Amino acid sequence: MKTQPSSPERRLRRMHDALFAAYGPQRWWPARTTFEVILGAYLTQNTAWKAVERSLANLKAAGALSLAGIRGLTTQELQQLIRPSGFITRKASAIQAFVATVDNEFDGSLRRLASAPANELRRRLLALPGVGPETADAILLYALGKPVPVADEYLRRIAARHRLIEPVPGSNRTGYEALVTLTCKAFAADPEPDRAQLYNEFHALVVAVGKAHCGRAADCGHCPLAGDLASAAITLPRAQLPAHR
DNA sequence: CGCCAGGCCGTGT
DNA sequence: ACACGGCATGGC
Repeated sequence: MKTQPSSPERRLRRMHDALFAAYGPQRWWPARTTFEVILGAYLTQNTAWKAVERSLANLKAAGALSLAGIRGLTTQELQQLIRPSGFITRKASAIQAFVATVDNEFDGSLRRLASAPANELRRRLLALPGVGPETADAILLYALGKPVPVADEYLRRIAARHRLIEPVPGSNRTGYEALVTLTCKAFAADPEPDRAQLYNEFHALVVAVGKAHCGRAADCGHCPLAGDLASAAITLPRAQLPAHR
């Protein structure tokens, strides 16, 4: 009997395994506190992490790496501190809106915020300015410990280039949800009870490989995903790589 | 100098 | 529903 073609979720699972073998456990998100994760989630929107680090350093030097610290800044002061990350008018007001919501609806407590159910929390985060699906999920998973997958541009490119998803949807809503669904399926059979840990590691690995090999110019030379694991079923010739943007 | 980065939003079809 | 351009800044 002939071998069946692997399902997209099974292939994604194998890609995870290859990434784990190549990079090892990531233990992500690069931040010390819950609030620092949230700030990073806002600041990294379409922005290199290097720039985010500079902004966070500015905030730290200003004593503003906390809810209280942000409360004590004017909008213009906050804009100047996060300047390295760009989109300063949008991001500054978005961060202030988040803090205002924590204050007004959660008694100024991130602990209180985290105690809300994930599905309700996701709705409320998405209702905030400057919070789309990825930022919401990053906050839910990495800041609040909720077991939700995070999809991002790197995963989109990987899934598109390896034909795990259909025609290469852009960064629209349904495209994002499709990636989340695919990720859920990929790990559905995993015995690990801690789903948050699973999704945490996976997204971290995606970013690790993404930074190294999944830029717009797609240098897939010695990417772990282009190795023997992928040689037959997964890797695409460069000429067939779907265009992005 | 030009390209691009761990998105999101408003507008037009 | 989706495509498309704007949003700001700095690294490389």
